[in-house]
Amino acid sequence: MTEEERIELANLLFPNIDKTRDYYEDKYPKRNLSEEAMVTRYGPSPTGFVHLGNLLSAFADMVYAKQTGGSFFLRIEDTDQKRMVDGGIDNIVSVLHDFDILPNEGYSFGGEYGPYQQSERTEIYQTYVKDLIVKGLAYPCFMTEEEIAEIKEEQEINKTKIGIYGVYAQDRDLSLEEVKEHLNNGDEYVIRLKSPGDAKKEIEVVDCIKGKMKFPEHDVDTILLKKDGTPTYHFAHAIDDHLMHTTHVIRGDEWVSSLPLHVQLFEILGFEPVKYAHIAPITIKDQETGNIRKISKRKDPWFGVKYYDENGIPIEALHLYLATITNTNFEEWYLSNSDKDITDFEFSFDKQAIGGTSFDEAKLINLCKTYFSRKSGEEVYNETLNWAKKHDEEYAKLLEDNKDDMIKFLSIEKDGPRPRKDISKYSEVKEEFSYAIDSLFKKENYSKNESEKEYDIDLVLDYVNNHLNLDCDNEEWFNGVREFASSNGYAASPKDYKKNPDDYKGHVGDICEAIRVMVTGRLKSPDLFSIMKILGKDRILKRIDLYKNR
RNA sequence: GGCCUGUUGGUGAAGUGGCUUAACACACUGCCCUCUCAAGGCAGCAUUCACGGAUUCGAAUUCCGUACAGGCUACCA
Repeated sequence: MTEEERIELANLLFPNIDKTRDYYEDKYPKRNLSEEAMVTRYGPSPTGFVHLGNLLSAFADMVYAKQTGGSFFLRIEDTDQKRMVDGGIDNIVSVLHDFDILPNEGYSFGGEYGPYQQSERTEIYQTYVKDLIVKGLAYPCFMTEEEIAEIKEEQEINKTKIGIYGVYAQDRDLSLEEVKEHLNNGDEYVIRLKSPGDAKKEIEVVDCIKGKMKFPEHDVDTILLKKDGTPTYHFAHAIDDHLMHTTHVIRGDEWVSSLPLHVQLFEILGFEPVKYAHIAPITIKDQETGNIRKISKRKDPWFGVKYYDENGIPIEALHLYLATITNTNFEEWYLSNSDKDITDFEFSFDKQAIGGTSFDEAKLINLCKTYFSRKSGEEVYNETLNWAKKHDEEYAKLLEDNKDDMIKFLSIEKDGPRPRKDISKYSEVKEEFSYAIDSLFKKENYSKNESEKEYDIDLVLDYVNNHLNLDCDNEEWFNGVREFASSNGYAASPKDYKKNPDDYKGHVGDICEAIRVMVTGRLKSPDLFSIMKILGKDRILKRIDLYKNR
């Protein structure tokens, strides 16, 4: 075809496209950002389901853009109507809000480079395709699905590469007359890339995470525009990330094999290449088979994003976990910098795991504990209240009614270099602090206790009534307990008791245990004296009474 | 079948040719501290980096083969 013929063809195929490439190039000028600023994007397709892997890549997008003073935008990749799920887009947006992984630009977030929804950019894609046709780099292909299936079968038998390329690209060099004939017959067509690649040649692609990779050149006439006129992922990626001036494409590594195509597309279109960072998928060792597999919605509850909210895992703690996956040196840094948080850490691609990262629930839980231990009692109170409002209204009400006490309880052993590390989820607070709220403290609290022992009520009563002084410090208090112990035939220290067990009825610890059980209903608790101090003598006596009548 | 990528303890992993008798963290076990628990301290937990060969004075680190695993090979993303 001559150039005139190609122009005629382009106008025949896209009569309604009246804008030019230059129009869009001018409309979306380069961003006014510094050299090192990274522009990243999260491009979900609206299937309605967001999983941990999606969150991980969005998290990386956010973190890299933020720390370089760049931009992180949300682009809805809805070129395939079959994948659309009602409410899917809204769900994506609300999950990003819930998890505090917020783009500063994009669909529903505003910005100068929209529309940020691919289904609204059809005209843009077609403008660029029209231009490619004029340049002889793309062509309409009228092959039917049956024809293509046959070719595929043949290729499978011959064990050659599958796809439309070389001799298989039948419509590559159709004359203008032949195209017109097809068009007159009303034949359906797609637009294919006229790939200039040579599979015998090798190209090298550098990935920010995986490093250098070598591939044969891409030589398949990949579909650019489907028969309904919408673009395939590959073409939309090239156009959008160019026009939106993405600098770093961070995405799942299922895309690495498309790299030769994408590089070629950028070249053909005359775009400045983008950098790629392919993230390894989150995997899991299957309990049954022992094999590594991708995490699955059905088998792995924490894969779905609802799990975290329902179980009361703090969003910030999840961020911590995502950060440890994102950069392998994050965890060590975080543990040794107790006064800092995620935004102080400098993420880098070369500290990113290359192989698959396996989900480690124990580690997540531990990170949660560390997270809680670094929060003040008041912060834990407020966050737990917010969570309870959503999941346990009754408890939320009680938390509000007992605010002052609750904060005091949650603050026990919080100061000092080694704060308590006992809760990992909001959902655990109710049980872990079951003794904190009077109206929740019932006789049943005693039967839940794993101790079968019968404690000496009179002894405890005597102690509380006649010896307990709540107006002192911990050390003074404990010395008092020691004195009380020895004057009642108990050893003042467990060591003494161990030496001569026959000389004593027991030791201080036994007395403390009796008090603890009567006051808290548990064998284990944070510092007993702190708890008693908050409760006060009256409430302590009431609990002993409750114990007596249990 | 073809093309890519990966494989270090129970787990996440550090490691880029000698500083590694393999860091750190989680989990687990034991001891210590201690009124219980949590925390903390100490110790134990891979003589070896999937396997086989090559290069080198020297390899977890480079190269080649094998095995296994994952991804792609759609008018899905």
